[in-house]
Amino acid sequence: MPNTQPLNQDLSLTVIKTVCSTCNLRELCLPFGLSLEELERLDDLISTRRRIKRGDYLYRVGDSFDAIYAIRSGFFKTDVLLEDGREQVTGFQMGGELLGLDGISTEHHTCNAIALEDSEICAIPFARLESLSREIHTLQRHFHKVMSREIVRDHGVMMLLGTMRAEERLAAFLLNLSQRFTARGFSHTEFYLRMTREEIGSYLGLKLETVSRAFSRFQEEGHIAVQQKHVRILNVDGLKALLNQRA
Amino acid sequence: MPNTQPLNQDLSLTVIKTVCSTCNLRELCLPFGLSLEELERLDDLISTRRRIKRGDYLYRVGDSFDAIYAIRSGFFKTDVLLEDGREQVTGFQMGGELLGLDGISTEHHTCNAIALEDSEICAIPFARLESLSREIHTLQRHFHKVMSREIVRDHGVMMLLGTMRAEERLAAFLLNLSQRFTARGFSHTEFYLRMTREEIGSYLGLKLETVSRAFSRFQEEGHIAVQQKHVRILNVDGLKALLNQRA
DNA sequence: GCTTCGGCTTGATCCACGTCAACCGGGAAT
DNA sequence: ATTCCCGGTTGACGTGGATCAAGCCGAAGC
Repeated sequence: MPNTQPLNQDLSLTVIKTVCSTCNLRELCLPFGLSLEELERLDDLISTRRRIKRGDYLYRVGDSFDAIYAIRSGFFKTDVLLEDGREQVTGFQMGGELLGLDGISTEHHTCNAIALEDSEICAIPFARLESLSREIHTLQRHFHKVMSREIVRDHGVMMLLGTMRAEERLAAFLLNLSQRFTARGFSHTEFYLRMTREEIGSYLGLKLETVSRAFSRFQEEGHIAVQQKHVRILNVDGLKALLNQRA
Repeated sequence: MPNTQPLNQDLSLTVIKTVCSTCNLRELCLPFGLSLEELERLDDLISTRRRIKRGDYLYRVGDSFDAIYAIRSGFFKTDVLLEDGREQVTGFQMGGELLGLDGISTEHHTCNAIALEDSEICAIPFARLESLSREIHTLQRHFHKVMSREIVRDHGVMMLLGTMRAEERLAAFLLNLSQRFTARGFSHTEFYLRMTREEIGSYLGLKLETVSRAFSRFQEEGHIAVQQKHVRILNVDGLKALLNQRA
């Protein structure tokens, strides 16, 4: 497939902003581990950037698949729906993470991806990604690792849903968010939740009231300070202690 | 990497049995969609076949990863353990399915794979699979689809664990087994469970007593006939009707 | 043959979380 | 400023599945 990306021009700031090689998320995202030269070849893939407004769908169940998406900024949830309307949130995604891997299997998306705040994504045409990863060893390897990491993450969620009690689940959830915010240079003790109690509940297999009560309980016990979507972790070890203790 | 596989010899039945191109699971497994010529190149990868006795580990958490495994015959479970000993079964795998994808991410396995009956697997050295899939387009594509399918499957399990009631979970589980047995040419109405009630329970996020009661209930209602590990499905539609009905 | 043991079933009771309902508070619309 | 509405909190109560406990059955060992 020919390279359809225009060559960089000296003074174009806009071009600089649309490429992987200068993206400040490159160490978290697909470009991880690539050489400078390889990075520039990856730049050619990222033909489209798109803004997704809060509440809008990036893709829906059944949409035909032809690209995966890297989150440049913002916050998403993915979910699957049962015929009777029950929703299961399968994940929350933030900057540098990839969306759309579910679509490779059938060439149609099998879940919905919805922006929880105004967001910006890079579309990566999948056929071109495959073809480039046939040439760039490290890209191929890294892409495989990303897919595998998603599988491992899913196993963690199964563990959470299958064996943990409500407060354990919420503690695990908060610690996971904290750790991912840290990796992005944000505070690991203080953050705004982008999702509602109901969405957290759906992800954790709980009802929103149970989530709310668990938040209140954590606050009573001094582990966190919480006011609506604003969370401050006061005692990380306290939260960690809630994990891995048998019922 | 050199080809270490001996050349086929006219009369060698054992050689014929060790390659993908004549494997009767090839349409379910990695070779799916490959041409005859491509198949023969894949044959060269499968250097080792291994027998795993019932109860033995194919790999354990922490083992270093260098191959994925195709199940040639038999039945496995994969699980993850919490420090306090709680177990979550993350899946049951049968002939033609791949094991070990979890290890790609960190180059160490993150779950255990245990044979539930005497089994036989083909080890596929991962570095060589990657290198071959850089050359064979269709192999690359198919491997990506397999990984993606695993992610989609995991989403289904999350849905099950997050939103379904006990009897729905068991019905979904039985229908899933039935469908996979069908794809392998076995009866879709009658089969032996290779796993215990406790393992089913762990997979479904239930206790073994609850699983047992659900089996009994299905039997009372005429959906199935069950005696220990032997299950006969009498009314597929009855089971399907248990799904997708709100609490 | 008898015994043992692991897996399964079934009953009685308990409890974590769901359900239902009231209320609160902040942001948006008018 | 008033109203509306959505998301969140909290309380009272109900229940599905967990827990505890007893007994059953079939395979394996002696």
